[in-house]
Amino acid sequence: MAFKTRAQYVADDLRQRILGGEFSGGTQLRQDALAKDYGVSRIPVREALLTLEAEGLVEFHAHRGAFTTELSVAKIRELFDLRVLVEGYVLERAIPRLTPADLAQAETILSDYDAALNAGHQIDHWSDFNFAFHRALYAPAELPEAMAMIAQLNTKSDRYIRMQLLYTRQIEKAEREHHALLDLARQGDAAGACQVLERHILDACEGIVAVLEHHLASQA
Amino acid sequence: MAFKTRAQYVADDLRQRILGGEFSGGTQLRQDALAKDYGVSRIPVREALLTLEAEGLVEFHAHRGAFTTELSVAKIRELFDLRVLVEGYVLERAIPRLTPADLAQAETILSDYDAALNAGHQIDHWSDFNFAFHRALYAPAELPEAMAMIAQLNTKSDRYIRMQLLYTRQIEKAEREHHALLDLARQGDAAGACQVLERHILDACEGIVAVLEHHLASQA
DNA sequence: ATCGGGACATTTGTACACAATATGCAAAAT
DNA sequence: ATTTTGCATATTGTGTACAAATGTCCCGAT
Repeated sequence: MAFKTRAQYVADDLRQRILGGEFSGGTQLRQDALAKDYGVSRIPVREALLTLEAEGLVEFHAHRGAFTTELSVAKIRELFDLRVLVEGYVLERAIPRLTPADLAQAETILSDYDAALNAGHQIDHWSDFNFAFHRALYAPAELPEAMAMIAQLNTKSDRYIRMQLLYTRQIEKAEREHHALLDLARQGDAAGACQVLERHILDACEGIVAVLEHHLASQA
Repeated sequence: MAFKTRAQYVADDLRQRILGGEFSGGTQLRQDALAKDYGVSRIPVREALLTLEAEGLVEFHAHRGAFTTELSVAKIRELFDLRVLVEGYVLERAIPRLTPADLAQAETILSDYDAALNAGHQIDHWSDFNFAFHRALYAPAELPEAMAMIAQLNTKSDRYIRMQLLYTRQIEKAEREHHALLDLARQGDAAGACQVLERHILDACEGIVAVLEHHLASQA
């Protein structure tokens, strides 16, 4: 795993740029420009774009190139509903199998980020922390395929989560919910934890939709 | 959509070959050999392999190449459990929105395949028919992201479904279940349909696991 | 004025050639 | 004898160059 091909490097960096909001939905990504940007040939760029296509961040049209995907409000709702469904399924199975070590790890991730929050604004890495925390809770279920699906759903919705965080200061709220989630997990209350998780995800969704609709309204 | 690049063509054909069982799990797919096979250069082959990697059919290791993935019994169970979860979710939402036209289309697909079954052994296209039928039932839910996930889960488990069909004559059973499913859908009985669907998927899973374990036992 | 058709330019898709890396074997050192 | 180091070879990864396809612009016809 130590070695990274140029294609992987470009894919990783480009993913960050897309998720960071550098390109608005529907932007064409010219292979030549990206190649010059990264100082590589177009081939690793193409391969990176293909990877991102599979992740749902860009779309290829034969002989017309790659475009960043545009998510509608309906699709965002759909993505978050699916997250509720799958993450709830996994969490329910993970909680009875949580060991003290698992809980300690989740605790550590959470307090580390609390500390980072107080130090400064780390929006860039919030997604990673968020996913790391959720992963720590889900891992004991030992459902790798489901985890892969969850990762995919998260990647697809990440761009919009960032947008929401930028406009509304909801990180603190999310952190409070994380603590509540951890407490319920510690008590082994699967039903309660799933309920909090559902609310956690759906609230984030509504926040994003609100921001997005406000944004669209102001553009029109 | 009319035009197909060579990369897409190779991806489609190679997917069929993998799903058809031509390569056992863990086989290395040499780019050079495939390129000569298809009469193209290695680049579209690489791109095809990247696509298949995203679909979970092969795995890339840097500088070592692509290998077909190997699914464990645990992963197969996980995949089918996820199918129950997601397909049930979609079906429940689709049934109240089913129009007579939707039902007619599903009916047509089903009777077309019944006819094909009587004519000869069409195992090659069973997956397509199967997916087409399920898609017809799910489509009215208008959940494209969920449909994409379902397609992905189906692709991953297809190889093993074929194996099961080859060893056990379960197509007829599946067809009977399809008819039952369609009847319940026609009556608007969402709960009943979901129950039949769950049984439909889990029975297939158990059949595959039985075949696989028998297979593994005879190898050892 | 509008619509249709054809040449041009831009961009993607692919072949070919080379560079970089992993693996296996052999030989040497401990 | 075991381990390690270096080399040979095969295979992947990438740069360069060319072919194919798409969209655009201009021109002429209706």
